[in-house]
This record gives sequence, structure tokens and C-alpha cells, in this order.
Amino acid sequence: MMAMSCKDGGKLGNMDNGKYVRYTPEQVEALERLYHECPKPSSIRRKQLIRETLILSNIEPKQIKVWFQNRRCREKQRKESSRLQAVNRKVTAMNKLLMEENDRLQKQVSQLVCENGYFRQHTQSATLATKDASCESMVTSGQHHATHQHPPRDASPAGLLSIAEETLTEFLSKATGTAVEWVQMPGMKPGPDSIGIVAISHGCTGVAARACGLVGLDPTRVVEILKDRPSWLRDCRAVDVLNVLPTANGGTVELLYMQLYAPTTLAPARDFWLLRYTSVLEDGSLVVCERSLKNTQNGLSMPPVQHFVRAEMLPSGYLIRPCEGGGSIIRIVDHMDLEPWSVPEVLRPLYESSTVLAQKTTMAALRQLRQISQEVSQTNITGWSRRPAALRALSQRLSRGFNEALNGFTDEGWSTIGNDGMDDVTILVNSSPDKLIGLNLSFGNGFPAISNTVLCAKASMLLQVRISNIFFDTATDETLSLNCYYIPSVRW
Amino acid sequence: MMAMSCKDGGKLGNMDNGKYVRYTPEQVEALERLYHECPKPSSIRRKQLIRETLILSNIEPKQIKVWFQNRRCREKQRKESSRLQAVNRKVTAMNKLLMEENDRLQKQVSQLVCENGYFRQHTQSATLATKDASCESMVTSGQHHATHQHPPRDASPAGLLSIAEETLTEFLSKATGTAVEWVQMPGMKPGPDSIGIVAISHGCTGVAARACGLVGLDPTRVVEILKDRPSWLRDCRAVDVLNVLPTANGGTVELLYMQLYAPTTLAPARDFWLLRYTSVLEDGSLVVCERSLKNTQNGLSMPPVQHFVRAEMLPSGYLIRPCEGGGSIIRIVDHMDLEPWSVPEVLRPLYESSTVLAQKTTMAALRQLRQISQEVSQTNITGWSRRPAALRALSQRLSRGFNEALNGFTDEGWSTIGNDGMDDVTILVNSSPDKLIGLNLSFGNGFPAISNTVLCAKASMLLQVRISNIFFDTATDETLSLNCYYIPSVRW
DNA sequence: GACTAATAAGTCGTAACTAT
DNA sequence: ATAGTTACGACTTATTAGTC
Repeated sequence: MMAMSCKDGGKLGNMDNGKYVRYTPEQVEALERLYHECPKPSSIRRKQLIRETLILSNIEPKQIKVWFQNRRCREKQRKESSRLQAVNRKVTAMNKLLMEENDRLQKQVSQLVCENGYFRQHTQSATLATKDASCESMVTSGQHHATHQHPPRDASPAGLLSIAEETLTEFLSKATGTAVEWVQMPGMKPGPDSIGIVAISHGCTGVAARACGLVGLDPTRVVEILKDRPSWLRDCRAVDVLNVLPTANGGTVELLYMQLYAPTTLAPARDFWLLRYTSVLEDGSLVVCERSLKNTQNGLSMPPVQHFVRAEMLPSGYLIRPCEGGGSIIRIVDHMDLEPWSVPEVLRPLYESSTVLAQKTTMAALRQLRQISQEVSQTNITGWSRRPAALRALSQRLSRGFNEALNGFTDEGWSTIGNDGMDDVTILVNSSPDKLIGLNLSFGNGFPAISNTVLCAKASMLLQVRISNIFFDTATDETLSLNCYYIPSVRW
Repeated sequence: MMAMSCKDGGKLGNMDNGKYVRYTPEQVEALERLYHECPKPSSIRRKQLIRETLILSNIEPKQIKVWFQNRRCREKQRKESSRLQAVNRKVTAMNKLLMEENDRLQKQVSQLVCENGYFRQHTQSATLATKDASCESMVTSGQHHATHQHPPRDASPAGLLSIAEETLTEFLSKATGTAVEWVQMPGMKPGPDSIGIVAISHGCTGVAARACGLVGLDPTRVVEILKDRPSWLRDCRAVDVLNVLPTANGGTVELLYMQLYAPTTLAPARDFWLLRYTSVLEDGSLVVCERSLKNTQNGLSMPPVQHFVRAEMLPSGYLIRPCEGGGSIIRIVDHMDLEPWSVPEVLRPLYESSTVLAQKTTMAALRQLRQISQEVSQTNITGWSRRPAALRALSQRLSRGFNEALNGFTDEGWSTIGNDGMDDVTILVNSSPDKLIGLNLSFGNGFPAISNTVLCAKASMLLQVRISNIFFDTATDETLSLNCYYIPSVRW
């Protein structure tokens, strides 16, 4: 009441009565900007700011000092509070995930223990015996879904939707149920810093891997990233969407053709003829699931493609559940039959190993999501080490170049100009223009890049020590710095 | 500098220059006290406070208003911050627990799957076969510890310590390892509101139950509570500590004699002759573990006691790990052989059920800890429903009274004055003075309690529907209100 | 000197109540 | 109903005490 008595009157220049003047929005804006640049300016710098910034010129140095002090204090309090909240959200989501995983594991243990008891009982009582009805269903449950044969259906939307729904069910039973006997992947400890919880299959047809984890991205964004397989799966050469059918429930059924590079010169590449079903569950989770289609489905077919071995994808996919506070809980199942019969016997373990699938595909997906999520949360600072997106792009390009040279597909411009007849050493040449993009480098000797042909020599050898396949890729043209980075490159 | 220019003039009496005077510690103390009584006093009340409180008399009403306003604001901020921190601590601890549990489950699954593969392989290949060396050790691991026979050792401190250390190892392998095939307890879902993660044994000798959970109590307090078994285990009649030996590592080895009431008139009570070892692990965890001693250990023995059947406790105990922020992560294993051969066949399922053990003992321990932890954290408000300690004491007294009458031990003053020869109906009398403590009640009719003898009639019947044993306890004396509450009481 | 932590007191928007 | 009063929460500015 009496406070204003002498307040409103005098306002000469800047501070008249020295008491409590709210700074104008423009002043606050300027101060905020300066704070963002440097939250702790020195006395000299502060005086400089007053001189340089017109809008601040009527504020006393002492007040500027106080403003920065208070600003720092506010920031500290806000930061602490929001940090705590963020940690909280994250840990709570992790908890949820672990709780569900726990539940699944406990179910699996119960089932296995029961099954086991059945075996023990029947091993004791000699050869064959009266079946224990209560457990019998569990004993073979590990195979139920994997060997499931769906009846022949036509390629009508209804027929495809029927396959899609079935795929969804089978995928979910692998992702959250005990349809596959998942066992912990060797060397993967669940922990706050780990990529997630990773398991591999045991005793089912084909190879399967499963991972679950948290990422700080919205489900829609996650789906977007994961569906773009060539961007994160090193061995993925292409995914062509041949057809798109929207479904009544707001989902999408797509027919895809996908090619995977071979990881070695000793085996042909793989391709897939797939149905992909994207939909939303009742609880708001997004699901993308996939499976192979028969080569000959009435009305739709995908004839064999030269140089590729047709492989099978068993029901697989991504289950993405939003969690409060912006992130997603993600479950990934990859399950395929890579037709190991078609590769030399020594390489078969690579095509029959769930661990390899987990490392190359399943974990790679989670890793990609983690990296993108981190980029989003980080502020954009210059410098190579702080630009993961650029690093990722380079890494992907290197991989792609390597895989291209390794596979040497003619449609990418490669032609063989000689080999030693044993497939051990091959010389390729490529003169397509896109191979030279970005390669206009000069070397230290000052010669500019002038050649317009890439020459590549490759050799494969198998190390028996720890199933490894070493691939040497030697570019004979100096300008080919990109591929030169791969000398020598070890795969597997 | 110029701040006081026009303010200091008009301030008669108390506040001279009206600007920012820190209140004296005495004033703050008085204000805090008043705030504690009422954090939001009305304008009238505030003026009253200034008049009534000498020390505040020179503070303006407006200042008092502002002080309370600021005080409320501070409280709010502090509350929010500490609330977040507390939630954080709790969730993080839960996370840790779940992660460990996950790890254990994954190990168990791997083991079971391996074992299973072994069985499958050997079931297929007829009868007996070449053993798979890599898995053989796992196939029988479930029994390893349970049937372990320790060599006869003397009762010297060294001998007892040797048994104690072995007990510790076996307990830990049950609590954190896969020494027992734990399966999820039916009907127990792990969740934030559940009592904890509870599992029961499968296919090992005796009955075993396991629980883990978090409580907001210090490990030392937890140990204190759990060791005092009669305070939380309804069926525990007494625990006598016969001997205490401190160990070199700061632990304690105790020799105990424990009695458990029978839960029915149709079976005798159990007693135990135990070694209990309390110690601290390297990581700061407290451990209390127990096991039965042989009835005849050189130099030490515990001859059979009349009316009791000697039961065996297999390595069991409590593992209590402190977690940052004050709480504890607790793992409990109870493993006993209750000698079911000694009870009528119809009752045996009660003595062979791990679920019953889990509910009566393992979960009861966690429940007790939870309740005490909640009492500590709650402020003391009057009213019965807000006094859990009193309720707990009453509940315990009721249980004890019931168990006493049910078991009718002569040393507690009970004597049989008649039964129908079939053990179906028994009449007991008890005139010991402690039965009347607290019973000096008068009823509505105005008659004071004058009788000094308790008369009790009891009958047991077994309901086959859901193995239940109903016990009716009828006090014939009006004054026995305590036992009257038990008409009819259902056990099991 | 400047820094941090705590705190007194100011502004602003809003809601409830009051007086005419 | 509408302007005026009052109190409050949220936020901001300024002051003090204590540390380095």
C-alpha cells in the first residue's frame, strides 16, 4: 500500500530509486541470448555487454551481475528437477520392460520345468509310456508355431489379410510369449548401459534372435526408421515395395521384395519375397510384422532372380509400445531360414547361427535407434566426433561400397575381368559414374583424380580358428580412396 | 546505492527503512512453530499472532503475510524435490532387483533348455547312451545342494564355523543362483504393488519358498526384525538362543531351539535344532542363514521334546543388501522338511506344499517388514485404522491365543478335562493368571469380570473341498472376549 | 572481488468475495 | 452485473551471509 508512494513518479534515464524494476521483455530476451552464449560472463565482459547492447544500456552493472546470478540459480533448479523427472521416466519404463521380461521368463521356466519333469518321469520308466496329458502340450510347444502350415489362400486382399493376421499372432507369440525357447545370448549381460536384453533361439527351425530395449523416440518415428532396413542393415541391398493395401483397421499390408548382400565371396546373396503388415494394437502399440510368401501364390508370384538364393523369413517383426514421457519400449524378433544347404559346408555355421543373426540384424536395429535417439537429445555441436549422423552416413557408404565390390553385381556396373579359376582371387572393373561421386580427391603428391574406372581385386579365405572369413579388397586405382580403407577388411 | 532515497522516511516504530531485514533466529523459530501449527493463517489470525507473540510484535502484518507465502512456496519446492528423489531411489532399487532376477532367470532357462536337450536326445536314442559331458553336470544340479551331506564335525567353534560357512554358501546358491528349480508362485504377479517376487521350489527335497523385494528400512533393522521370528511368524511359539559364538570376521554363530505350533488339532507341533549364522558379505550385505543340526552332534545335543516332532531346516536364510538412499533389497529363502510322514495322510499336502510355506512364512516376513516400514514413514496420527502397530499387536495376540488353545500345551496351563475319544471334540481348562490379563472388561449388563478360569471347547474337521481344516474355539466364560472372537475360526 | 545458497520482497495474473 | 478489494501462487529482483 505504501510501497508505491514514491515509485511511479521518477523514471529518469535508468535506475532512479534503485528498487525493483521488471526488465522489459526485450531486455530479458537479450539477456537470455547472452546467457545462452556464456552463462558466466566476467566483470569486464558484463560491462562490455552493457556498452554493446543498446537495449541493456540503462541497466546498472550490478544489476546485470545479479541477473546472471539469479539466472544461473534458476537454471540449476530447473535442470535438477527436469533431470530427476527424466531419469525417473526412463527407469520406470525400464522397470516395466524388466517386469514383463521377468514374467515371460518365469512362464518359460515353469514350462521347461514341467516339460523336464515329464522327461525325467518317462526316462525312468523305460522307453515309451502313458502320456502325461497335462504336460504333453508344452513338450512340443516350442515347435508349434515354427512349423505351422497355413492353408493355400489366394492373393485377394482378404486372403493376404488373413495371412497378415496370422503372421501378427505368430510374431507376438515369439515376441512376448514362449513360442520359441529363447536363451540368453552369450556374453550379453542385461544392464543399464547394454543395448538391451538379447536372446537367441534354441531348437527351432531356422535361426531366430530377439531383443528388447528402450529408446527415447516416438513409436511412429521408430517404425519409420526400422522399416527403412537399408539404412541400418549393412547387408541389405534393397527393399522394393511392390504393392500397398490399406486394411479396414487402419493398418497396411505390403508386398516386398528384399535383397541381402552375401557376406563372403564364397556364397551367393539371398533374396526374400515378403508380406509386411503394419498395424496398431488395442493398447496403442505399433506392430510391424513380416513373413515370406510362397514363391507361387495365385495371381502373385516372384520368380527366382539370377545370382540370388531365395531365403525364407519366418514370422518376425517389431513391437513398439509408447511409454509415458515420450519413449518407446521395443521388442524385435528376427527369424529366418537362410538356406544353409546352398553354401559350402565350412560356411554353414554362419548361416545357422542365431548369434550371427542377432549381431548383424537384431542388435543393429536397436543400435541404430539408440544412435538416432541420442542425436535428437544432444545439442548440435560442430566437430566430427559430435556429428554422429555424418559418421553414420559415411559408415553406411563404406559398408555399401564394400558389399558392392564383394558381391560384384553386374547391374551395379561390375564386370569380372579375370580370376584364378578357384574363386580365390577375382579382378573386377567398374566404370559407372556414381562410383566416382565424392572421390575428386587429390593426394599429397598433388596429382588430381583423373581416372574414371575402378579396378578391384578381391580374395576370400576362411580362418578355422574362430569361424572367420577374411576378405581383402584392394583398389588398384589411387583415386579409389574409399575402397582403399578396406585393406584388409575382416568380415565375421 | 540510491535505493533508500525515498523509502526510509515514513516508517514509524518498527521497520525503519522498510527494506530487507533478515528476521532474527528467534523470530524465524517462532514463525516456523506457528507455520507448523497452521501453514495458512487468515488475515485476522495473523494480526492475532503479532499481538500474542512478543518476539514478532515489531514485524508488520504485510511482512508476516509475505513470510508465510514464501514459506509455503519453499515447502512446496522442497517437497517436490525430495519426493522426486525418493521415487527415484525406489525405482532404481527396484530396477536393480529386477535386473538381477532377470539374470538369474536367464541362467535358469539356459540350464533347463540344455538339460532338456539332453533329455530329448537321450529319449530319442532309446534307453542309455553316451553321456553328453557338457550338460551332464547341469542335469542333476537341482539336487546337488539339497542332498548334500556334510561330514561329521565336532561342536568346537571351528567345527560349527565350518558348518556355518557351508550353510552360507548353500543358502546363497539358493537365494541368488539356480541351486533350486524355482518356479513362479501361482497367482503371484510381479508388480509395483505386489509384496515382491515369490517363487516356490520344484522337485527338490522338502518344501522351499523364495521371495525378493524392497523395503524402506536399514539392513540392520531388517535383520533385527527378521531374527525375531515369533513377532511375525504366527505359528512360531518360541525361539530360544542356547549359545552365541562370535566369529573372527565379525559375524555370529548361534545355536537355537525353535518351536512351531501345529496348525490343526490333528497333527503334533514341530520343533527345530538349529545353527544360525549372521555375517556381513564383502559387498556390505548382511546375511542370516540357518540350518538344522544333527540331533546328536558331539558334545552338543538336543534330545526330542515331548509333544513335538523334530523337523529339519535345510539351508535357508535372509540376504539383505543396502541400497543407496536408505532401503534394503531383501531375498528370503525358506527350505524345510516338515516330516509329513508323521501327520494323517489327508493332511500331508499341507506339510508338502511349498505354496503353504511361502504364504505362511516367506511372504509373512516380507509383509511384516513392509508394514513396519510404512509405519516409520507415516506420521503418527491417532485413530485405530492409523495405528498399525497396535493392530499388529492385537492380531498377534489373537493368533497366539488361538494357537495356544489349539495346541493346548500343559506348560501353558491347559489341561484336558474331557474329549469324545475320537479327538473330534476336546474340552480344555486354563486358570493361569496371564490368560486373564487385559480381560477386566465389563459387559453391557454391568457385571464385572469375576471368573478366573478359562474353559475352552475345540473341534477339528477337515473339509475336502479345498484342503481346509476348520477349527471352532468356543469360550464358555463370558469374560473371555479375546477367544470369543474366534468363533468360528477357519484355518487353512 | 565474485561466487553460491538462502531469503525478503516486488510484480502479475487470477479467483473469490464485497459493496453499491 | 460490475468495479473494487484482498489473498494467493508463480515468478522475478534484490539483499544478506558465508565461502573461496
